[in-house]
Order: sequence, then C-alpha cells, then structure tokens
Amino acid sequence: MDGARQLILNSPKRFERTDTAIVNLKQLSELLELSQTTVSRALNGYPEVNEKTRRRVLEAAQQHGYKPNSNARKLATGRAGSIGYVLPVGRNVDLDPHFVEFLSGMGEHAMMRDVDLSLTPASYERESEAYRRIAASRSVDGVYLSSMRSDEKRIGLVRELRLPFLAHGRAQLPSDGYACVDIDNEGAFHDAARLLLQLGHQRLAYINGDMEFAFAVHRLNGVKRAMAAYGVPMDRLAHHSAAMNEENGYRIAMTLFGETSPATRPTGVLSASMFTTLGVVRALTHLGLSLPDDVSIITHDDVFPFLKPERFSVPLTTTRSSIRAAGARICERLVDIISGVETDPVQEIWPVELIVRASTGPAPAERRIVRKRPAEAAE
Amino acid sequence: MDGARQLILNSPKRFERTDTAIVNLKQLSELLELSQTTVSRALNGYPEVNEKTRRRVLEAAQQHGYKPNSNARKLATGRAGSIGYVLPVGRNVDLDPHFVEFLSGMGEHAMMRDVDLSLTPASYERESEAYRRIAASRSVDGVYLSSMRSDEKRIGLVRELRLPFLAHGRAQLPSDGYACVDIDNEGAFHDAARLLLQLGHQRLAYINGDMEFAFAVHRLNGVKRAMAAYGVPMDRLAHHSAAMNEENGYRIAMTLFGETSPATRPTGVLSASMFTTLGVVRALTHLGLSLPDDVSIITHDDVFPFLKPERFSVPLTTTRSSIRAAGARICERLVDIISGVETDPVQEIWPVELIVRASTGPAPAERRIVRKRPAEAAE
DNA sequence: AACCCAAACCAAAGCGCTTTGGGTTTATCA
DNA sequence: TGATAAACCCAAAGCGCTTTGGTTTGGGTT
Repeated sequence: MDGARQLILNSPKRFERTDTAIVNLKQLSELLELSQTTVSRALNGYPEVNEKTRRRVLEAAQQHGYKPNSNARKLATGRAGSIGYVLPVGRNVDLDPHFVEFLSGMGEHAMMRDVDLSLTPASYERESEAYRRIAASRSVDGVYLSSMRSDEKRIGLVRELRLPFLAHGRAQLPSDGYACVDIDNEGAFHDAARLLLQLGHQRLAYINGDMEFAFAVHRLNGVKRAMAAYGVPMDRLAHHSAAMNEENGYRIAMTLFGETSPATRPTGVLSASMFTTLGVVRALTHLGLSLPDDVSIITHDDVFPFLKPERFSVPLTTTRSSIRAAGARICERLVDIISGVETDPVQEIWPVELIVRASTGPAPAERRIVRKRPAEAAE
Repeated sequence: MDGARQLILNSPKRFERTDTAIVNLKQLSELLELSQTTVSRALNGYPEVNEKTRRRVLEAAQQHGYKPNSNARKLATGRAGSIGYVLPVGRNVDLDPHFVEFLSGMGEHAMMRDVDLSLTPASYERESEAYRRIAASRSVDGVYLSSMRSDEKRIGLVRELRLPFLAHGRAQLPSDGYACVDIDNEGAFHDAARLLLQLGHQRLAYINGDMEFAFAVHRLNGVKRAMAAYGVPMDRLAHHSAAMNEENGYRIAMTLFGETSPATRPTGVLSASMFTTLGVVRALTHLGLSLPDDVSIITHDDVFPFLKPERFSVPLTTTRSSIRAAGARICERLVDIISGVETDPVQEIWPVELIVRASTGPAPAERRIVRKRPAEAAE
C-alpha cells in the first residue's frame, strides 16, 4: 500500500544529487552566506538590499540555474501565477475552432506577463463544480469566461466564489455591469444588413450561430434593426441558427437555394463565420450560382490566419474583428483585474469594421428595387 | 512600494469571514476534534482510519465545502496534479486547428483522472527556456510533446531535465525508443497511394503538410514505397509541402490543375488534411473538374466533428484516425508514466483505416493503364 | 557625546498540506 | 495473565518560499 504510494509520489529528492544544480533558496543562501530573506528580496527586486549584494545574488542564481519552486511560492504568496479556464468537454461538445485562435492571442500576452494558462476540463453538467474546485483550491488567480450564453449563470457563480473574472462577450442576464470584452456584434450585423439593403436586396438570409449564445442574439437584433429601418418586413428574412461549421453552412445553403424557387429565395446572405461561409460557397458553386451576380454574401471574419476572406476565388465582403486580439486583450485585462490595477468593471466593446470586397453587389436586376437611405433611423 | 505589492497580493484572507465556509484542514480538524493527520488520512483514503471516523470526516468536509488548497498539497507532495504543454505562440505561429480536437480528447480524459492541463506559452526561440522553467518550478508532473519535428531536440532536453514526457508522433532523431503515441502514417499513405495505383492512376499529386514535421516525412515515404512497388517513376509524383489549410489546398490545386496541360496533370490526389482538401475541392469545382471522373482524391481525416468527409457533395475516400482519441490516450498514458505505472518507453503505433467512398474511381479512360498487383513488394 | 535615522541585513513565523515516527487502546493468542 | 499485534489516532517535522518584525551599522545632527 505504501509501496504503491511511493510510486505515485514524484519525489522531490530526484534532483538531490544532480551535479551542481542548486534547487532551493536555502542552499543558495548558504552558498552566498546570506540569509534566505536577503536572497529572496534580492531576487524579487525589493529595495532594501545593497546593489552590490543584489548583483552577487543574481549572478549566483543565474550560474547555478536556480528557479524558485513555483508551488512553494504560490503557497507563500497565495498567488497562483496563472489564469484559468473551464474547458467544456464531453462526447458531444466540440471545442470551437475559434477557441484556438483566441487561445493563441491569450498565450501571446500570457507569455509576456509570465503567467500560465490552466485548463480545467469539465462536462457541461459539472461545470459549476469545476469552478468551485478552482476557487477553493486556489489554483488560479482568476478565470475568463467565454461563449457567453443569453442567461449566464456562471457570472453569479464566480461572483459568489469571489473569483476574479473577465468575460469574453456579454450575456443578457445578469444585466448589471461586469467586466467584459466584447465586439459590437449588433452594430456589425446591422451595418452588414444595411449594406445589402442599400444594394437593393429584398430577401435576406442569415445563417446564424447557435441562438443559445448571446452574440447570436445580438447579431440577429442588428439585422432586424436594419430591416426595420428600411421598412423591410421580417418575413423576408430567412433565419437559420446552428453551430458554425462548414457542414451546417453547406446544408443550410442547400435548403436555401436548392429547394427554393428562384423567385422567393434570398439574394443576400449574412453568414456568422468563415466556416459556415466555406460551406455556403461550396453549396453555391455546386448549384451553379455565382457571386455576387446571383447572391451577395457578407461574412463575419474572426481573422483566422489560415482562412482568409480576401483569398477566396471571389474575395468576400466581411465584418472583421480579430478574435486573437481579443484573446490578448482579455489576458491583459484579466491580469490587471487580478492584480488590482483595474477595479471598476468596465464593459469594453470593440467596434467592427465592414470591409467591402467582391462578394457583394446589387440585387439581381429582375427583382431589384433600389431604395434611398431612409430618414435617419432611430439610433 | 509596499502598498503596490499589497495590491498584487491576492490575499488568502479574502475568505476569512465568509459565512460558515471552512477553508483549511486545521479548522476542519478542530471542528471534528480530530488531528489534522487523521482528517488528512481519512480524506485521502488511507487504511489506518476507522470507517466510522472516515464517514464523519467525509461528511463534514462535504458539508462545509472543504477543498484542500491545491498549492499546499502540491508543495507537500511534490506532485503538481497537472500535465503541461508548451504552447507555441508568436505573431507567425498559427496554432494548429488540429490542436483543439486533440485538446478536447485530452481534456476528456484529464477530467476523469482529475488532472489539469497547464499551458505555458512560449515563442519558438524560447521554447527550451520554457521547458526549463517548467521543470525547475515543478509546476507540472509531466509534459506531452506534439508536432514532432524530424530532428527533435526537445526529447533530449526533457530527458536531461528529468521531466516525464510522452510524445505525440515520432521524430527520426533521436532514434532510440522514447514513449510515444503515433499513427501509422507511412502505412496509411502507402495504402492510399496503392489504391490510386490499383485504380490505374499514373500521375499522382501529394499535397503534404510541412516537411519540417516527422509525420509529413513518414507519409511521403509511404507514398513512395507504393509507387516503387508499382514501378511508377518518382517524377510522376507532384509533391507539394505546405501548412495544412484551406488556402494552401486551394492554391496548390489551382497550380496543379489550372496551369497544367490536361495530358500531364495528376489524376490522383493525396491530401494531408481535411482542411487542405476543402481548398482542393473548391479549386476543382472552380475549374469545372469533377470527382471522381476527372480526379480521384484521398484525404487524411483526423475526424473533426465539424467537418465530415462523408458529408461532402462527393463523399471523400479517407485514411482515418481520430486525433481526439489520440489526445485521450496520451493523457491516459502520461498519467501512468508520471505515476510510475508505465515504466518502459513503449512506442504505440495506431493502425489507420482506409475508407473508400465516392471520391476515388478509375483513372480517366484515355490515360488509364490498369496494372496488376506486382509480386509482393519488399517489406 | 548622545541621539536619530536610513540602509542593509537577519531569524523566525507562517502558508496549508502530507508524512514520519511514534503513542494508546483494544482484541488475540499462547 | 502477559505478550503481541492490529487498529486507530496524534504531535510535530517538513515542503520551499515570502514576509514580519526585528537588529546592526555607520554617518549625520544637535
């Protein structure tokens, strides 16, 4: 029994006899004939140590490859030096490909600030348990929340747990201000829809993400606002909501254009992600419909380095906002929140650019009705 | 100065007055009128504690929401309870989309084993420094290595650092056996190429991943072996190596089929990833070439839940191996390695299935030469 | 000379857990 | 009945760091 335990134990004595490597503060301080206090202070940049001494310490540390044991430091300071994320896993949960890009940005900044990212995998049902564990075990200093749902119960939870947090996206509820970084989804899709309307498109389709998530609701609101402003009835909008991937894009586009009579099918398509658009384009090509003569399309571009809208055969008009940049920014702010630099919960909303390329054009002639911009819409 | 430090300090006193929550062992043991030793043992399943006492302890812990402080535990045991990964970041590094799937599988298993994943972001140049830091600070129990390059210097490094590790993939060097999980890339692409050859294709193209990585080399070897066995000269193979994404797939396919005379262009295409294939299919559709009449294509399918070869307009023939399953398995084995259950470095190579669907067919008639299977190739 | 003060250093007390190396009962057996 | 072994429990010693609350030293003031 004890034998088995020993095996599990990753004995700290592993390094004991390793050449000249100094592993701990005590040894280093003995070598320098200084107290641990002074060595620690010298290393951590405290002022109450002679410059000459500090140099000597730094040098010795460098030379002997001394690195403070992170666990001891964490225990002593109560700081974990890492930020956490509860990773949704499970047979039916597909980790969003957007997540990688986001993570990439986050990692970039985390590296600069010298913090680690700690992922705690948890199934959706046991999500709150995971947050509780994180909070109680103090293994991270703060968490970021993403994929905000419309009614976001995690906010209440992390608040209760007193876990510093920063949200990527905004839930409808709770509606009080909590710290977040989000993009102006509503505005972006309003602008995109408006462009299509200005070009005379009367029948629109919006291939949206899963409406369970707040961003999808915001975006739909934007589209509707634009249509309302242009007096286009809502039944002219074909709205489909599904996970944003190639397959769904293809499938939805096929039902939209393959099974509808040309007279009633949409001429302007809004697509929530480059992935769906990939499928849409495949469907259109398959059906022999051309861009932008038969169909105009505007996509939201999260700026994937490996999937660029300007490199499509017909370069795509997009609303653009780098999800990678968001990751970096969130890391930056979360560190500030944790360290107490940022105190008030600010809601940071990023504007989104609408970049016109070749995938948008006037609505097909036979059904085209160019409208003037209406009197300034209520804004 | 001290004031600023205080801000940074995430004071453990935060929870001091929180309702009835018991935060530490000491308090819990006082409450139970037991020693810390006994409580700790009861909680950790040691045998030398009365069952009645154990139940009482467990109950109290549950009721008061006691969770051991992970940092204290880590310090005391020397175990970190997490596995690490050095996340390559930087302006020019695109985190592989495959990584998400892999992570997902890893996370699934990590959850079961109750370990966390710790990502340490590092630029390529400072990679080894990151490993050193991880090892010295003992923040993880072991690491997994992925995206193995042909000459993999990380192996030597982690060995030197005595950091338990498990590799995803096999480098050519070092050639001695280190623990790894890999798929039979060579065999998979051998079989795929053989199928094309059996179908009479005489001119092949292989859109490979970056040759810097070992898997790309293995795969190419497989293709070449098949060609050699069928006596097809190597100049009949158009080999392109690039990052596996949609854009490159499109670009390469366009040069392959758009700028080549029909007489000399390939009729059979091997594609290293579903992403590249996405681009290839887009190019072929664009050029009006049809599957499989004009071109046959076989893709490697890592089994992305959001991108299924069987759902393409022309279902794709693929070599298939779930990268998610690999993630889960690697987590499993790494935990075993860390805990000493697995001692010998086993090289675990997974077979790959070749699944025939509609994207492969006989070579176009005018150039078709059906060959018999040659006498058993040297194996 | 007496006093003060800043600069530079230190001993020791934690941080919250695990584990060692006993102790004290209670059953068990010769 | 005494010896022996379980069974159960405990005090205290770490783990390696940070931080508190000093002491010591030497130069400047009065």
